[in-house]
Amino acid sequence: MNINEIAALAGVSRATVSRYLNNGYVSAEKHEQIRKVIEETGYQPSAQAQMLRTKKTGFIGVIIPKINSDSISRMVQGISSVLGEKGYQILLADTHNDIKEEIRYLKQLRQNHVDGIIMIGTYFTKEHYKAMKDITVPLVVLAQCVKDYSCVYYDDYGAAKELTKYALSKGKNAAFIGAIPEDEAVGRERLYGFLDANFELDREIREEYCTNGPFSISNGYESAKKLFTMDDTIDTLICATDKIAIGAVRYLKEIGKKIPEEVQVTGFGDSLVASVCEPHISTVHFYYQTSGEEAASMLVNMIDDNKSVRKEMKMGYQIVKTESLR
Amino acid sequence: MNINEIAALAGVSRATVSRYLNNGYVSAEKHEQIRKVIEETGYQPSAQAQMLRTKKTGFIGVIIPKINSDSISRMVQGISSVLGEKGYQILLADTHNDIKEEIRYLKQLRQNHVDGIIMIGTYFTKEHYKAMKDITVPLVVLAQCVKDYSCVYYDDYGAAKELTKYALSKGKNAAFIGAIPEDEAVGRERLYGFLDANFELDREIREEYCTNGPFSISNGYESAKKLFTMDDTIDTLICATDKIAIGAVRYLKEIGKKIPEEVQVTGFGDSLVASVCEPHISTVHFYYQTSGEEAASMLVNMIDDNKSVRKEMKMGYQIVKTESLR
DNA sequence: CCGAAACATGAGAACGATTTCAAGTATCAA
DNA sequence: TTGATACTTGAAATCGTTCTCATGTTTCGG
Repeated sequence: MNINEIAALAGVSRATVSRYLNNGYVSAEKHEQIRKVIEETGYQPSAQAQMLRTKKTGFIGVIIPKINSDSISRMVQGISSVLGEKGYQILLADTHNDIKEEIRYLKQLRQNHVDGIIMIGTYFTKEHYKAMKDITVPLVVLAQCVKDYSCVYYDDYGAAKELTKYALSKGKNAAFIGAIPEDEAVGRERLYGFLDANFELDREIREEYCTNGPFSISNGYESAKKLFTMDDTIDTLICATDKIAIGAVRYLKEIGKKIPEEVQVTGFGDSLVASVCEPHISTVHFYYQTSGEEAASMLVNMIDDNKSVRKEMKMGYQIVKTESLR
Repeated sequence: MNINEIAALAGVSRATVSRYLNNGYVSAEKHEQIRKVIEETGYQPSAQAQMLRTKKTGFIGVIIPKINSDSISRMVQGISSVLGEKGYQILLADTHNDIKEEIRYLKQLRQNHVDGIIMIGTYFTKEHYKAMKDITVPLVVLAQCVKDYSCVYYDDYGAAKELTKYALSKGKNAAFIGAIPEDEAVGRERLYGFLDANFELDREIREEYCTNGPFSISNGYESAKKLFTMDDTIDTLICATDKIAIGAVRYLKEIGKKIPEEVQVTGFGDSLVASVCEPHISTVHFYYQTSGEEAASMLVNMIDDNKSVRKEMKMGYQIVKTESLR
């Protein structure tokens, strides 16, 4: 079933059918004829032919490190809800945490002629910038602040600083369990926020009080062990993620430290586990879903306006104070 | 940059360039000329034109109720890993738990000429079957067993039965907190497994000992409250999901019931929260990621073979016994 | 050295839409 | 009546590939 057959059945030219489909001039009489034929045949125009002709695919490429993550799946949910509304489809590119895949997908999406790209970034190499340069469609980076590109990101630095300062209003001796330092947002900004909070309150932090490792419970456990073996008087533990905090809590319970009386513990992300853990872990709520929505709206605007003035949006946060803080 | 320009620059016909791209006959000499021109220009063939011509898009439509869910995102992760390997891209269709959207997407994907569809189902209406009938590409249903279509699903019934029987080897008076009954797998199969376990052990279960509600912590809390207000001697609580179990545990702690001494509690899904909750909640591990991989492989085989013999794959499970069981 | 098989090439017709252009028909004010 | 304006229509070009043919060229066994 193609447009020619429909045209023949309705006794008009295919141009008229095309106009019918795209609200151009078409008389009431022919309109009705065409409508009837289309209804009877269940005709649906070929999306491929339309794409070839119009250079619009209606696809948005979404590049993510992995979908099986609480924060990322929430961002994607937000992206999906806005894009669905605007009539776009998501072409999902999951890199499985492989940087090279990220670049490969950038190239592949270019070939597939997506109308725009949202990239949930972790860290950016020179190769990334090179690949991004070649992109001809609008691009929005989510969850990371990147020079030269529009982006929506979180105030990791501010949140870490505020949280640390709050904790230090009660605590005296703080340590930080961090994530991989290559990750700009989670790895570095949170650490810097922690350090600056200490600095502004005139607390000295020695290098060995800041560890780092993967985003895992066991990293939290092992790092806490290392820290407390080194210095038993630590009374405030700022962890870069909730999972890490869970691991730390597990270790602290094991050695009989009371939370929060002896040690305060905090995480980041406001995940379900933080509120299920005992004691409930104080954490920072980031508006993941909302940020996904914002990134999607931003992208759609860039596509529509066609004048791509760079925008930068820093999302707020909410500190969630629960049992693990004094 | 199109194939004609490349052909002109390389001094050959566009057919030869096309053959170069699709490994047909082409002499070493011309091969080299074309290679050079393509390298210099950075030419990439238009995916749209290829799709129009070949009727292959390389896209697989994946219809899901929502991405922001532990089990579903794991399935998608599995799907993504296999499809990525096989050179397919995922066209994600998130229905946001709206049945009508599911049908709309089925129709839309048909228009977009995806090469195949994976649908993560919850429950199927007549309209679903009607829409599915019209699908001309291979379709695999994941997480639900459906007549007439290939599917990969979980042994919810068997798991619920085994788990319940195990719990009843210690417990005497069991109750069930279920999910929405329209959901075939989670809502019904788990309930039936629970009921049959009781039946086979000659335990009578009255209707009011089986509640149902949404997949939420608060459902667990409220349902537990209702059940224990009605009968304080319940000593075994089988919950249809981990989240529900968390809510139930929360209520039981509140009224001072000891777990597992006075009440055993179990969940389903082996989510992170189950292992973080205190006490650790006994649960059932389903191979979500693996099942996603299986569904994807199955689909790819159907696409390649082109003979679509229906297959049905029931995935195994693993009961995770922890502190919440005696 | 001949005929068949294998290799190599380009012309041109698809694929199924949109869009430009030119031309034709009402409508209507002057 | 005329000319301008707004509608309405279809022919034909176009988007960028692939693929079928038809036509040549090698290669090679007999």
